[in-house]
Amino acid sequence: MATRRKPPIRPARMPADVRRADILAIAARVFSTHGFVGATTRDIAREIGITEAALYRYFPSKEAIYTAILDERLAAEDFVAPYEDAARAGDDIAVFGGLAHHLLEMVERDPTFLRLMLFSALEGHQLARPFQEKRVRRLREFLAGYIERRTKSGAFRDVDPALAARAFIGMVTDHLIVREVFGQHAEYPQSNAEVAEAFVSIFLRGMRRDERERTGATAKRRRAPRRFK
Amino acid sequence: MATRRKPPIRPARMPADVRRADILAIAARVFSTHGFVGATTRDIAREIGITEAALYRYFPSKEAIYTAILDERLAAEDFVAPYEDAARAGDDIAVFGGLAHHLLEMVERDPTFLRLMLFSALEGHQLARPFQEKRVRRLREFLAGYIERRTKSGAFRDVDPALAARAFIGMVTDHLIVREVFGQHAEYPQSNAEVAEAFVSIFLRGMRRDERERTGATAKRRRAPRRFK
DNA sequence: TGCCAGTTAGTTAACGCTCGCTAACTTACG
DNA sequence: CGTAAGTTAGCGAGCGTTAACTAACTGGCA
Repeated sequence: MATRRKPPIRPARMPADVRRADILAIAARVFSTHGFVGATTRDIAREIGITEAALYRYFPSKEAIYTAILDERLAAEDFVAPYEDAARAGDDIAVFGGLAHHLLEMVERDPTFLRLMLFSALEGHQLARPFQEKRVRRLREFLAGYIERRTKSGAFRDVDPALAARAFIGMVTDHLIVREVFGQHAEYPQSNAEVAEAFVSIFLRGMRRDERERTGATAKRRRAPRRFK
Repeated sequence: MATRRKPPIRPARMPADVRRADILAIAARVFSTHGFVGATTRDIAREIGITEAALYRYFPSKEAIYTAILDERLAAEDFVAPYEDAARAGDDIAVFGGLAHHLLEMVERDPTFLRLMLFSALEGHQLARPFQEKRVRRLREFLAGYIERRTKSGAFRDVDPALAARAFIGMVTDHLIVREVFGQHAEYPQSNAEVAEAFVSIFLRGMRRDERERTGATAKRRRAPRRFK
């Protein structure tokens, strides 16, 4: 059900910087719903309420609009930073719960970016790469580093930190994908806080060494994995 | 680096059923790499080594090829069934480890279907819906049902079964998406068995009620969730 | 067995349409 | 009035699709 905003006979004349931001916002929405190839410059222009030719006064090509959108989002501030204090303090719940809840809220408020990233990656657009490098890797390394420290200090069991980080991020992002991309919003009536709490409780209990174990050797080897058929 | 299979002067004449299967297999690959809109009938025909017109002798439209692919894959046998015995026996490791390992292996062997599903969902193709209804829901309800029974029997803690199932499936599918769609294969050198073992160990330890708790009230209420900022 | 008609798996060539993009012109505003 | 924000009109290319044609295979009959 697209809101087919019919353009007025003559659109409002807007200062360039305002119009530019306008274009980026609306184009992001169109790209995120149809992908780069699926979105047409005619669509974008119509949604904005101007002609295609006007679009090309602001950006030299369709590709340039796309790049500008991703660059803009990439430049957004680092969302991991707020949790570094909690990480130093070893506050597991604040770190994992805070990040999970933040991600859930952020994407629910604006699923555009999640969809843009998935589309980019699937379409093999090289623009998904910098994001992957900068943001996803940052999150994973932050969590993996934290998990490794907590393991060394004896609080967590000896599980591959990269896989453990992946496991936690996976719970959250997959839930987001199912909700926002596959549109199964109705299937999960729980609040973001409830979802975050459930994931965190499973993960932390799964990672924490309990008291009895903690009295044993810190570098205790995990038992050999069972073979799966 | 697409293997640009140059067509011979005259392609091999093939019986219709063989050619049809050939078309479906190759078209699936093309659709899964470029999406429905991104894949062109010229591309598909060239990859097969015939002309577009020949394509249209087998299928009335591009859409029909796409539907045929998805129908075919939907008709594949139920991959949850093999784990119902283990579920009845309450063998947690066989259920979760087996399913995780199976999914990891299956998608690694042929990532086509995962990509097709993601593309379909993103592009808003109604063909993603039946799959979602039949396969994904099946897996989730199987696991949620199992978790609920294990909770009632006192083996698992009292966590929302739908969310717990989502958490486990999420670890696995997100790992698959990162590996196969974002192409971070190199980042995760672990074998599928190791990955499955890590996820299962975190999840099961996170869900299981330990002995001390088990002596207490079975229907013990979980403590109030902490608020996340 | 050898030929040949019917069927079937393919081709060539082009259609109408939409795509990204542009040149040339027009109007609102400080 | 000059400039900046817009328009109209249309280009060449590539899209899905089709009509009309052609060559390879197959079974039946002399």
